[in-house]
Amino acid sequence: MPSPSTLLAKLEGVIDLTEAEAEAARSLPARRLRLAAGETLRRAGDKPTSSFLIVEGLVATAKIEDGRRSILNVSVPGDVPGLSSLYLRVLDVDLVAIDDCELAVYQHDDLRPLCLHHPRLAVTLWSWTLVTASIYGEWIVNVGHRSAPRRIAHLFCELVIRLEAVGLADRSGCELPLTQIHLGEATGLSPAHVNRTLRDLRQEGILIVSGGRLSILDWDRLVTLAQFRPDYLYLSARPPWSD
Amino acid sequence: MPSPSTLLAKLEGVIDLTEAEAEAARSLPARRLRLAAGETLRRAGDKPTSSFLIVEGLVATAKIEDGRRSILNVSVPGDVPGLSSLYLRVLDVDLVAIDDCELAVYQHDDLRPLCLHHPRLAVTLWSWTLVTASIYGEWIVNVGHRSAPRRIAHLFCELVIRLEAVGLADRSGCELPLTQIHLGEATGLSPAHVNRTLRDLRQEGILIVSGGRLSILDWDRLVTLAQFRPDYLYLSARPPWSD
DNA sequence: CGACAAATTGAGCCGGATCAAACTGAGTGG
DNA sequence: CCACTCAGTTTGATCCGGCTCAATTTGTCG
Repeated sequence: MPSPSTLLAKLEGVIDLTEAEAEAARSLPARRLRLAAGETLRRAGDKPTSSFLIVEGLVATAKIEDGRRSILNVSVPGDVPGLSSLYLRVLDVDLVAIDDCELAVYQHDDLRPLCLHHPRLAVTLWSWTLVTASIYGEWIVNVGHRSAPRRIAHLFCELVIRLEAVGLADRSGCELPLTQIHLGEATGLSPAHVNRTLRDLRQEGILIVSGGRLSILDWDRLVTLAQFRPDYLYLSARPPWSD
Repeated sequence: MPSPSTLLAKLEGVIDLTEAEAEAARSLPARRLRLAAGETLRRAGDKPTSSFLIVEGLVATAKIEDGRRSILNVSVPGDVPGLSSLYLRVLDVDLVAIDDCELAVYQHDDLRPLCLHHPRLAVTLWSWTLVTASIYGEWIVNVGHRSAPRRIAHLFCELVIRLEAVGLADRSGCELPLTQIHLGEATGLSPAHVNRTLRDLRQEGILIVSGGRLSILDWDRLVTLAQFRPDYLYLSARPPWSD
């Protein structure tokens, strides 16, 4: 399944739209936006008037504190990071382009009527934010209760599975624009220790990170090391409708 | 503001209900449920058919892995932990009563029609799940990137502010049914180190935890130590309506 | 070629984990 | 009313995973 490049396509991938719903989603004005690696799209404290679907590239959700940055999530094509600002006016995180990105931007003034008039669509967007919360939950465990090698392994498993779901990875690896700094911010490890951990994983013959690419040599051992269970990603999430 | 004991009361506290909405919320069948401390209400993997509002007591949202438990959130009266299961069929966390609890239980088969017919109510419930996600985000930072004393201090600040919002705490402290084991699971610290950290905080004259009570001796220093900023709790959260 | 960000490696240190033991205190049952 | 139990707390001793800081190397791009 390739990554959807519009909200309409993403919605269609999850539920069967009625004609009215499809029409409403189709007539949503979308703007395209490109950004360069490292650009900050949203800053904590902002009151965004739009949200965006990632068409291409990765976006980090992060918090900064005493100049130290924590990455809370890495959003992949098809994701809508910062959707929370649709109903929580002020955003409390930064959104940063990890590499060059292309986005499809939707005005909240268009999305909110959509949600009010089409409850099934509202519930679908809602469920996306629930999946994000579930991922946050797993990251609390990852960052707070696991050893360095397991943290890194788990992060890689998650990324590969999420990217695979939109056709951007397979069990042999994926493009990985994250630097070791990023990996440190996402796992709560120092860059130096990330480096040593990657070296160990390489020497173990589990994976190689090099030249902006993650090459997985032994997926099974990676999963075992991470003790990775993808349930929390709700990749088959279809909201249950009871009318 | 006392803690709401029904969904209706909680909704009224956040938005002005239309007559139709109030009537719909009023006619929601609710069941009361009491549980003893330590009881598990929901287990990861469950497919709950109901959600509940906490009337009294604390509930931990937790994950277990190799017998090691991580607490992801501590829900207080007025909260609706596990609401995610309304639209994410299978729950991926445990819900555990920390002390004796009283709950108001609502069937999903009643809540889902409510959401479909009353979009403003749907959006309000949605926003509650968004606040939960925001709290998760802050916990990723807490547990992954902060020193032991700051973790504990931050957790206490959060609990006191959230409990204060429902009339169960003030700046001088609150009832605290959490054991040092719980505190360890919530902060990613070993029970032994929690104990030492609490001793340090006591010797510093910042707070005393004893006899199931948190006594705060110096709120300002506690906030400074934690570098606590309550924005992420969205205590004044009122969804923006654009019809 | 020079500049600059990222990756790599080493040395030394320290915060917090682990393990074990002793201590408290709130039931519980005789 | 006491003895017993058991969960939770407290403390000590020791260890180690990961941090810090600094230096060096690599890779990339203008």
